[in-house]
Amino acid sequence: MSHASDDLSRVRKARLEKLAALEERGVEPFAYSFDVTRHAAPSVAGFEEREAEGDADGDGWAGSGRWAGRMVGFRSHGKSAFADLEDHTGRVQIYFRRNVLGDDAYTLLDLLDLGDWIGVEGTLFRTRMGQVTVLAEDFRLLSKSLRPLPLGKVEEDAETGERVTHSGFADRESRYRRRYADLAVNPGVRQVFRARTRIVTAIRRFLDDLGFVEVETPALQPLYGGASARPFVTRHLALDRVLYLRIADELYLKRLIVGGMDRVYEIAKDFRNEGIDRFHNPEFTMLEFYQAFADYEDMMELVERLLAAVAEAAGGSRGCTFQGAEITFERPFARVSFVGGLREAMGGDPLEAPEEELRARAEGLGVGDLEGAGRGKLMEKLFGELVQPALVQPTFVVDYPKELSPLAKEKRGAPRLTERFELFVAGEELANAFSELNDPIAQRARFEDQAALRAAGDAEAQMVDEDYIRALEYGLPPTGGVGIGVDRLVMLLTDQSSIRDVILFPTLREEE
RNA sequence: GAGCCGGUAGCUCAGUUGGCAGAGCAACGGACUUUUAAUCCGUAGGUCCUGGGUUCGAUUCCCAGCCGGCUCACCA
Repeated sequence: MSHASDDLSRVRKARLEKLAALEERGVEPFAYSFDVTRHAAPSVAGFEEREAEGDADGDGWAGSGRWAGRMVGFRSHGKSAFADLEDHTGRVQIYFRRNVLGDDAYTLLDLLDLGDWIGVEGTLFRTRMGQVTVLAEDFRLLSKSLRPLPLGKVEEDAETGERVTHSGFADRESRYRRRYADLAVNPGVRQVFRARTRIVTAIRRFLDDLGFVEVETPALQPLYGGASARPFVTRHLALDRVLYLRIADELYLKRLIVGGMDRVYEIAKDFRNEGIDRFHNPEFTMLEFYQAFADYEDMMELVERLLAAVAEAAGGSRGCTFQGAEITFERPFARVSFVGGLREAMGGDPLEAPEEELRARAEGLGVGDLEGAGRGKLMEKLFGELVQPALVQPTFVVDYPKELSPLAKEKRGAPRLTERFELFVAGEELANAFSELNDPIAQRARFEDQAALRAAGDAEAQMVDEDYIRALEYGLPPTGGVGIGVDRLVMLLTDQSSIRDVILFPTLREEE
């Protein structure tokens, strides 16, 4: 009886035999260290530079060194062979010659496989075909690969320099489940995650420079709040109590403002027990920052500056291309009021329209489940259908209805609205911010409204957080706060259409 | 949760109007001292996602399930 894994085990068997042969020859197939002095891409570039200066030959200083990486290509010609070595900077070709290495070392090549980590000592030169290459004077196996990597073949167009990968590793499910293999064979994937790191670093630098203090607040919380979402529930054994994984950082960060830490931010995982699709992963990264004495107008300006800085860090310009759309982050971003935008789309004032009319219009658009939706939810649905998709360039939507925003301050001169904005880019929500509600009595009333919704069956309505009210009673200064979905920001700036392509290990169903 | 599409060799894919399962790359053996998707000769490799059903016979048709992708719903 044959099994799918038998073929793989045949490959493994062949490699295990090589492992034994290596050990028989006294070669340690899993080394402890290697003294790396050169890297692939910069050493090739450096060689070309020196060559241009007429200075490349016979010079051990510029051309020699030790490279380490994964062997991703191998072309044997009998008494000589070419290999491609890939490290984190790129690829460099290695040339092995029997008369340089000696018979003993040269025959070791027979025991190498694609995917093996090797260290090479040698000198750069240019081949007859013009390729800058390391002539190997010595090499060591650093780690044997027992399982074949799904390496594609990379073809470089001589004229355009474009790289075409043949075959390769494309199956999305396999790539997400075996991200290590995905990263090992798909350089573009590594680039996306490097960009992600640059983006997060740029966020930190921007806020640090403005005097914001990075903090860590609890991921395990006795009550969850700060957003509308269903939580993950867990249990602490020694305390014998239920704890929730946070759905937002908001209420803890504002407690810190009460404590006098007047500019704070956190970049952290939030957890929401909701569906999974290309915009949602159950654990995702959220940036939240709060600034005392600021209102949402100040925060809009801050967000404009932040995004321009971050876009520049990610791609070198104050813009990006997302799924074919050119996006620019030049200040000031467009603004539209929630009610105004909706009024224009509906041809009537949504605040004055009877609830039945809102419901009828929403139903007319075929927007799913409207069970138990109040005026706020209905308006939001309508907005999402009628206005939001057109918001391609960065646009602040401002002044949301009060019932949608239990943590935002009432708008000056418009008691049915709040001082809240959301930023939309490419039709997707990227940021959410308010002038924070700092009146403990008003906050209690809003919580109680939420509790009523909860009692009526809204699983996502917020809980009354007595300790948070207590903190507000000590005094929260006027404060502006912003939340930005980091994964979506990375998607936008790296032109990835699925959140799974910007999360290293996305949540998947159990395998098998 | 719903609809559509998909799951065949390690990888990328073809194919079977129901009759012994195909290619390229990777692997294995051989030739080759400047190749680069190296080339050339040869070899081996399969629970055709799983379980039922129909049938003389199912990888193919039917049903159920699992996993994934896309769209929708949900997610302010």
